[in-house]
Amino acid sequence: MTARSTNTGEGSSAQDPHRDIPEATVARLPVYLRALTSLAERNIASCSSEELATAAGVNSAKLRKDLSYLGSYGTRGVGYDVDYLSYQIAREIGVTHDWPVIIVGIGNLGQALANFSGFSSRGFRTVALLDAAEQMQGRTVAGLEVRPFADLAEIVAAEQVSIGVISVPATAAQDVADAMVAAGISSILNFAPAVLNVPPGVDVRKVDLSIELQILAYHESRKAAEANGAVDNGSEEGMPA
Amino acid sequence: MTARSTNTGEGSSAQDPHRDIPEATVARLPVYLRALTSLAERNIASCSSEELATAAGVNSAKLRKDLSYLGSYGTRGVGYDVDYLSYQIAREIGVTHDWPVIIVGIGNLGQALANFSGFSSRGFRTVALLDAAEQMQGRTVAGLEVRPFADLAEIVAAEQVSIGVISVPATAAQDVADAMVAAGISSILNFAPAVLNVPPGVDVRKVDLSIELQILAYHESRKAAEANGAVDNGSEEGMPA
DNA sequence: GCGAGTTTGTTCTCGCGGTCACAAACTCCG
DNA sequence: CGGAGTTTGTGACCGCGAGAACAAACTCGC
Repeated sequence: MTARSTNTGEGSSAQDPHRDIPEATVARLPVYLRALTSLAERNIASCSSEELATAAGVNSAKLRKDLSYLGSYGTRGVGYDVDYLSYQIAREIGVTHDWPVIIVGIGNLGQALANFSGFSSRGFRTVALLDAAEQMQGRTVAGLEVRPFADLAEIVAAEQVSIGVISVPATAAQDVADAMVAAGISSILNFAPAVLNVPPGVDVRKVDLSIELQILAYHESRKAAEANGAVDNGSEEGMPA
Repeated sequence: MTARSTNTGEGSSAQDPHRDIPEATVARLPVYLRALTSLAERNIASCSSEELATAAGVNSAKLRKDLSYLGSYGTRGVGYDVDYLSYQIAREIGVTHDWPVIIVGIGNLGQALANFSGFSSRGFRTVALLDAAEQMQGRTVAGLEVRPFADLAEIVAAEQVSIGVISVPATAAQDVADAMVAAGISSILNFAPAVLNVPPGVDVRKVDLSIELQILAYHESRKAAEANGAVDNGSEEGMPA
């Protein structure tokens, strides 16, 4: 999924705290963190793997195995301490401090992202909005002034930004990505429907709305076909002569 | 990933056109379709698996294997006809005709989605925007009037909608999903940061912005740790007495 | 018509990831 | 203090998916 390539071929043992968490587990840790936050808001101090798994929508065995990659933070016969486990996961992900983020492309989607409270509340701080269009310059979105795209390198250097969000049209996406990489950004969240080429060491994650819909459409088609032609006779070469 | 459960345990042979496409392949078909569309716009009539794979950002062997699940639509020694293959993929996905879609939750994100041209241009047609808030009623977004959430069932029935998009706050997401399912929707694209419980036969796909960012943050942390403490001494119990 | 070159479709192998099942470890109660 | 009950952590197994490699099939030039 991501275009990683900085693989430390450092096969250490299994459960020492700071090595080698499988990608699939990494993708689920934020889900667990959110479920734990939700439990904490309801003043629940402790929970079992079964409860947490239900809240996160996964299998309890999978959850326990995932957590075991971080270390042994539970107590057998008891469960997990919500606050303690939350902190451990946050530390592992690296969101105990905020990450500065810039958003390039302040169209409809970019504005929505800038206003999205989920960013700021979960370890991220939008430090700048950039857009190439003349008419966007100087406008204020979500309390931030929109700045020219040319300021990218300067801002990245000044604010120590390492994560960038691309919400420009597909045709401009690769250019923006190149500029981001040149400016020193090494993680990109791409909303443009385009394939990005980036050098090794740079991570790209893609969010593509129409692809998601098309996947749903595929399953819908199948459901519809199944409902109609439920006869399902393999009538392809069964014709009697 | 998706919460499917309508599995026809009908293990038919391999390459007959209409059975059993792996989920991983289904997720890539839209990418291929987009790459083909891009080629067609540049008046390229035919391409090899290598070219198409590059355009789609995947391995050529993987691409060929994916396409082989649909049937043999290429010509050895020549490659694939762009238009023909496009149509075959579109037919397989089920986007040869448009799917009506409703969007519930017309906040910042919902408005961005309503205005997103990629939906309409790729096999989907937004037929209604719904929001529960009083002050949204009657407003026009992307050429559509915002209608009350209570009209959901009526609209779904009238327009034969089977795909719904949820862009409401997390606390409301489950209620919206329940209402959608009750109204007859069987595929949901969920932008709310919440785990949805749906009955068997209903597909849910989740797009979660802050989770994507957190995954990037994890890798960034690792890169930073690698850059700093490249010494990597396991100084945990090595303290001399 | 035939051989050389090209490109697809498929087979094989390997590793990751999901699930089951169980031993280890803790609490509670008498 | 000991046994029953509970819950974590992990070993074993299995299936999907990725990639390499190769045979089949087509085109082109002579």
